Amino acid sequence: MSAAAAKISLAVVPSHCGACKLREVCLPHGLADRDLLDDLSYTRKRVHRGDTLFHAGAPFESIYAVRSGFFKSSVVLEDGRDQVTGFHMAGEIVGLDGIGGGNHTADVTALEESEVCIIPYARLDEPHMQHQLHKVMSRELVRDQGVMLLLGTMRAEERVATFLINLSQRFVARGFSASEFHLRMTREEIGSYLGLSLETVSRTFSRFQDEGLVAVQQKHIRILDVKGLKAAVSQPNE
Amino acid sequence: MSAAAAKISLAVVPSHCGACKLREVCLPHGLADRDLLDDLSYTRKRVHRGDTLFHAGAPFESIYAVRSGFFKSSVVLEDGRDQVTGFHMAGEIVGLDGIGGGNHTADVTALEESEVCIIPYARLDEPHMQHQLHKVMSRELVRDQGVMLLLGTMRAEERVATFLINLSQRFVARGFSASEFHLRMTREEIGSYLGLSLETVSRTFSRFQDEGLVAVQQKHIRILDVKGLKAAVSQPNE
DNA sequence: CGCATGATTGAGTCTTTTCAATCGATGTGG
DNA sequence: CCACATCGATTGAAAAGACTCAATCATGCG
Repeated sequence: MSAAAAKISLAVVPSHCGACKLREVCLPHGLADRDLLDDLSYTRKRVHRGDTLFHAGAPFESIYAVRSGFFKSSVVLEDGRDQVTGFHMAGEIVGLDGIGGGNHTADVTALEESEVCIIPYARLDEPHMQHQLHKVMSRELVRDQGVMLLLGTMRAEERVATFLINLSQRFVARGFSASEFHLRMTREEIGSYLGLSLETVSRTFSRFQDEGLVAVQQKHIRILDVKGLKAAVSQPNE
Repeated sequence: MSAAAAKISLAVVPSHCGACKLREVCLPHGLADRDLLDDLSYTRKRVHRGDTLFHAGAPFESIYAVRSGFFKSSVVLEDGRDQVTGFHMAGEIVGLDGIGGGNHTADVTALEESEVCIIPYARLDEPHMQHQLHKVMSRELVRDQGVMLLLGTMRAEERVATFLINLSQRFVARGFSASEFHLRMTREEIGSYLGLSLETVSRTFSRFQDEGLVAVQQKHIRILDVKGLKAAVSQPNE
């Protein structure tokens, strides 16, 4: 992927925050510093696989910091079409969409056993939280720009390669392997997020495998050739 | 367009704010109330057609409220591909992308003679501004969701119809005609924004014209059948 | 008035989707 | 513990949609 696009869409969380304490979970995002945020000050909530943290339309009361696990957010049209608008892992913040209108606009669903910290909106009024919250929201806006770029300008191979590189970077930032990981989401969810059919996602994985870029076994991914994968992003037709 | 999608992507600015005073320009967006924001407290800046308000990479110093005119924001990859990520008219806020990283991530360019109010970031620290700023940013996140939905799930006709309906609603909210307006941007810019080639945009306009939904004459648009246009959004293949 | 930019339209190509069949893994109940 | 049911993934073939290339047509500006 080109540097410009990487700068935009592949935001890297700069420090470890896996199954660590909340302060560490939240710090990499600048949500708060140690003085403001500690383990005891927020209610935690377990979310089981398949359960939603909140639905679109639900009244907005708080934002959530993912402590552990994996979420997707999605918006649904009543004609049945829906789109996954993001995947969220430990240390990331969800629920910001609700601030503007007083209601959430997306569903957020756990893709595996997960735990979040509930951060009541009221708490965000505290002066020192403000700047951090702005940064989190702004970063989200930048991330969205990257997704728009992906959806608007990239072909299937580029989208899938970008997706894998992005996931890899987020995993490594949390202390996991950059080259080997489990996808928590289905092909259909990936396709929805990338604006592709699930078949196209599957075919693209297979093609990458044939080319020796990755080893794919169902949900288990091993990146064999990062360079090649990155090249696939900027080289539409190889 | 379906109601759900409309709720997401077609945010309506609730009151008039065309060539009006700044307080009115900003109010509909909840950026500030009358006590906090008056004509004298912000520097204005004229931006000529084709000039940029700021470039991607420029250090972030302030956000801007569009007083009059029309802007596009776009992100560029060094391989030449770029994408228009939004169009902005009077009363809307640009520059929020810079808060997170300290630099702007998109170019913002005037598509016609325009004027903005410069709102230094420091001013946003004022307590009463905070909530409003959150709302503006959150609304932007929701808008982005709508664009993602558009780019991810809609076919060409639906995208163009959605685009026209959205523009119409934004114009009418500013006291202009809902059914007749001038496009400030080229087919290429529309295409970039919608993830389509300029030819596809042009062809879709022509098809809508053949179907009696709109009258298109270069940049002049007249919507003849709003219902039909909205139907084109939810009815992929009519 | 002529040039330059933007818009339209046509023809052919390519990507991606859709429909459909098969395969594999996982988990449940007998 | 195994058979079966279910869900997800893979793969193929055909079709559709959008893109590219290219020519022509407007419009506006110098």
